[in-house]
Amino acid sequence: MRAVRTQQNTAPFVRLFGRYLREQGLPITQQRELVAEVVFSTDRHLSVDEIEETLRAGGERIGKATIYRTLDLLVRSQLVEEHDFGEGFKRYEHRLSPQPVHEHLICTECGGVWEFRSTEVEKIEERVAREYAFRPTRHKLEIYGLCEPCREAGAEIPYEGLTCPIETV
Amino acid sequence: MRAVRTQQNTAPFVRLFGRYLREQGLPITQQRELVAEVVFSTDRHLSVDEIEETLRAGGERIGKATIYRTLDLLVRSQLVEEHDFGEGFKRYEHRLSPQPVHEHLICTECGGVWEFRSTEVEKIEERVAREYAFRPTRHKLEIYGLCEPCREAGAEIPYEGLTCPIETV
DNA sequence: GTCCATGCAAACCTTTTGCACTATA
DNA sequence: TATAGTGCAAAAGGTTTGCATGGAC
Repeated sequence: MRAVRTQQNTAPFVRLFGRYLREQGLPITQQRELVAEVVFSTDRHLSVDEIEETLRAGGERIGKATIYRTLDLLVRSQLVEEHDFGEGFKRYEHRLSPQPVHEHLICTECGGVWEFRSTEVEKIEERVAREYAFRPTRHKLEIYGLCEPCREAGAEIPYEGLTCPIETV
Repeated sequence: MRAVRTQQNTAPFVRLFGRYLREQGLPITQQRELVAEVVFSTDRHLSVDEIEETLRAGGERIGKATIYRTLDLLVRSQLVEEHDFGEGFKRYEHRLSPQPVHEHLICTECGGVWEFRSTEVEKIEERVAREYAFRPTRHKLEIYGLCEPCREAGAEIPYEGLTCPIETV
């Protein structure tokens, strides 16, 4: 198996995925390791197309079905998180960073994604857990808007709603 | 035009949508009014199939394409919000409640959705706007977990991750 | 040797689009 | 009467699945 892209030393992370597969009694295949390596090699939020393209750029040709199936395993293992930023397809991000839990800032102009930590959200979780007798397992906080470069480039937030919006009737 | 479902007096809301259409120079059609009426007649988060079904139950047969096109207008008018709770399709909720801005609690067992207000999120928005020079336009906070009835019924959170999860490597 | 994964293509599902026809203003 | 909407069916686009072949253990 050849390294597809080695910005970081992905070997320990890939090994962790191997451990998960072994625990589940599933074979460790070249394809699975290669897909995992691509996902672990970047901190970006990759789409399936981007993963496929990265593999191809590294000389590896892996079927989309296998990529989807491997991503499913990576998500089940909890080593990878699935995101949907409303683009019509999913994105995947590994959780082996120093900041495994974080929220997202998404620029609606350029599609850029930034990450931030928020201890406040955990407090909100606790509060609603109490008030609604709800047991939270995970949450998702996404703030959409314009990033500074886009705003400086003159991007505007289009307003198409009613000319005199009503908040309550 | 016949009332499809009148749990609440939806007429003023539908009229608001009419005003939006007029402002945009678009015709007010029976189909548009009927779809709007269904969406405004409930506080639930409706899927396109549910809207179609409700219309059919009321004796109205409106093509799915028209429903999708009307929902697009309702969302543009800001009278309706689009949600994606990860079910593989979208849901729609009108914003003409006493609580137009709110967050969601989603039970992963029964699919139930509860709403709660959080002023904390606005503070988080302000904070990251400052820290990241980001101009927020909207946000989405969703907390997934188990609601009390499901938990009492014995529902468990399946854990399939690595037996010894690592937070950081 | 057994079981499972892979790759391809077909199927799937939601959503969008093209087009002939119809309704709105 | 001009302009835009409707409904149907087909297309689109991401994701999943069936099946014959090939690989892991």
